[in-house]
Amino acid sequence: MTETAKRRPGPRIEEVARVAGVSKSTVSRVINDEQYVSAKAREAVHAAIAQLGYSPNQAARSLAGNRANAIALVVSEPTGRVLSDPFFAGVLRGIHSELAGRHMQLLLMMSQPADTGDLVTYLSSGHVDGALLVSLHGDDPLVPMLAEIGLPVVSGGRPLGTTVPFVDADNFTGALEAARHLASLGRKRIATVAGPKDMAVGADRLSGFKRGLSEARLSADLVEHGDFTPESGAKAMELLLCKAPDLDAVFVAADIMALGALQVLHAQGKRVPEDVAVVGFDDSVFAATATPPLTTIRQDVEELGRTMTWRLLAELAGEHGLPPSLLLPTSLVVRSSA
Amino acid sequence: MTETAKRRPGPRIEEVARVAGVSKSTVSRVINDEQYVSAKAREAVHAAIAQLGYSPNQAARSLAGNRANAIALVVSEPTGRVLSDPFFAGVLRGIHSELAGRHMQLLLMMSQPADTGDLVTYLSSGHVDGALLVSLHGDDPLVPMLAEIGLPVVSGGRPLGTTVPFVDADNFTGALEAARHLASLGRKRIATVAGPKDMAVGADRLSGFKRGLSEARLSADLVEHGDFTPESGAKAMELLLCKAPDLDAVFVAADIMALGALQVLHAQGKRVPEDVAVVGFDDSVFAATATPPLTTIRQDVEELGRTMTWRLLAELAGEHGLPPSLLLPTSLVVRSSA
DNA sequence: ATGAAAGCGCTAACAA
DNA sequence: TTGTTAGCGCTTTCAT
Repeated sequence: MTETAKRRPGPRIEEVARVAGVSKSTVSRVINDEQYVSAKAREAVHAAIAQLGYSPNQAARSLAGNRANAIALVVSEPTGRVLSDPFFAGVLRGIHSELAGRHMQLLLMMSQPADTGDLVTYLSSGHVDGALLVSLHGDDPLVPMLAEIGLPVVSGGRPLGTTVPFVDADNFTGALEAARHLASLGRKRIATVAGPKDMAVGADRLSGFKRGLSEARLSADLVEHGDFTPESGAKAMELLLCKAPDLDAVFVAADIMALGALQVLHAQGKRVPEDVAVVGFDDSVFAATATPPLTTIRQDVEELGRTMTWRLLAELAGEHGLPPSLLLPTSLVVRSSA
Repeated sequence: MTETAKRRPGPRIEEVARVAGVSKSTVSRVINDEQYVSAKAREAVHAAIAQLGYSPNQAARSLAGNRANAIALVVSEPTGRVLSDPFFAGVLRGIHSELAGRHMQLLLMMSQPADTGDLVTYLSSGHVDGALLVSLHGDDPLVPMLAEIGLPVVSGGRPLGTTVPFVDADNFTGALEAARHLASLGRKRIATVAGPKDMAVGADRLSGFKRGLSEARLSADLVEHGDFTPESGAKAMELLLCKAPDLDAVFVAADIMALGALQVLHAQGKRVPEDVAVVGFDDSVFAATATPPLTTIRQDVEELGRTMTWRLLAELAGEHGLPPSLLLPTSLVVRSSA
């Protein structure tokens, strides 16, 4: 570093106070929406703020208030895979819309297993008021460590084997519906490309699927796991076709994996849905433009992001009696593939 | 708010100083990698930091240092569309890897046209030291406003009609190669699904494409624009087929749009590549598992993210003679679709 | 090469 | 309802 960047920001709170004809405290009260401020004073302060183009210094607020005014979005995925997923994009939009208008910044952090310790140190040092967790895997040491330091946390997606508050889609019921739909079509040899074994989303969708098949008195032995990438969906589909060339339906536990599965089906000359019916999960942006358009289970990921954020902020605000976990509904969307 | 969240973080700099047997100043110097610290003192401080699990309070650092120690990633896209794009995911990974180990946080901000003013006020108030811009559209008022307040900025992707520093893939050359490849296959009626008209990436890829066709003495009149969504790719493909049922090749200016285009081609009974050859752009995660696997132009988006970040940090560090803009190479990846 | 002291701009008691 | 007074934890002169 040859020289360090410095910025000389605009007006301070003191100038706002002067222009408004009140004290710094009053300005602070207005900024923080506190009570005990006369309408007149409030108005004057707002006018002064607008006139001067004032924006409070977050660093000073955090320091004095012993509050970071920021939350972290922790993406715990070694490969950053989830970032490419429309799921993540939707969640991000939801988080953002819930944060809009509040004086809260969103810090993006990616957690590699190697530096989980650093991350925890950072998060425990008051830089953020809470954290949103996404794409948690079963064995992630992050959750217990965060629990230990007492940082308020909400997970997007049920975490395996831990008890932090979470918001999730009703994956079980969604997968159940998928299986029922395929069974109702008269399919008898129904396979599934399941999600990762070490994630609840994988386990839950698989459970729902199995339940649906057992309802229909069908065997649920055709199971291959993928990791929410198109490649893994393709590989799993190849394996399934190899083991059961006669399969007539497949539930792929994520649209993004269904893309790969569809490719393999085409490559092997299977017609969709005539020979093999396919149901996905998510109703992501790829479902409608898949070849053929994908029948899938819809979940509202933006709502998921909003709900996670609401839950975390409510906890930060000291609200009591908050539900430890929330399940969002899913629904079947029928297109051409099944 | 019934109650406000507060956190009582770990050790302060003072305790580190005590344990290390030096003054706060010395600890500060070590933290900031300054000169004039004896090896002995440095060592003692590092030991103390490790022993106490100390992490400096960013708010205090920013306040005292008149520096935010943070940069913003501004996604200027009304719909948040770009978030779902593997392009964005890659850029994010690149940014993150370049930031790793530096004491810099990444703030994620989404800019809606409606609140550009608020955003600019925020950015100009010293909350961040600089900004990375992504997915800039031609008419975005953000860029001139940012230029005016003098915030260091680097754009990912060439901005239209403004002169901020940027890093971009060599879109022109990439598209040129795509066109040449299709021409070299003997295709005569070559169409293109171009990117948005109001983005340089759209214009540049279209220019390269046209140049390639003119080299081959072919007409480049079959042009439809999309907006980097699969749906738009499908719609553009339909239009092209309607206008020119005899087309035998198409260059789709983004893999993510090619997904939609491929669906339409299949639906209309066109075999790929026998009847219509398809070349995409990006070599995103979808290219290899498209139906059929997509021949495409590869760009290294992670490198793009790293380079943008490097460029911004170098400027913040006061380095001189930095290139105003940088172009990253692209390359043709041949798969089955062309 | 190191330490002492003075703030950075704000919020949070407390007093009025 | 409002103003006054201390800090929040760090960086940064300025001495030494």
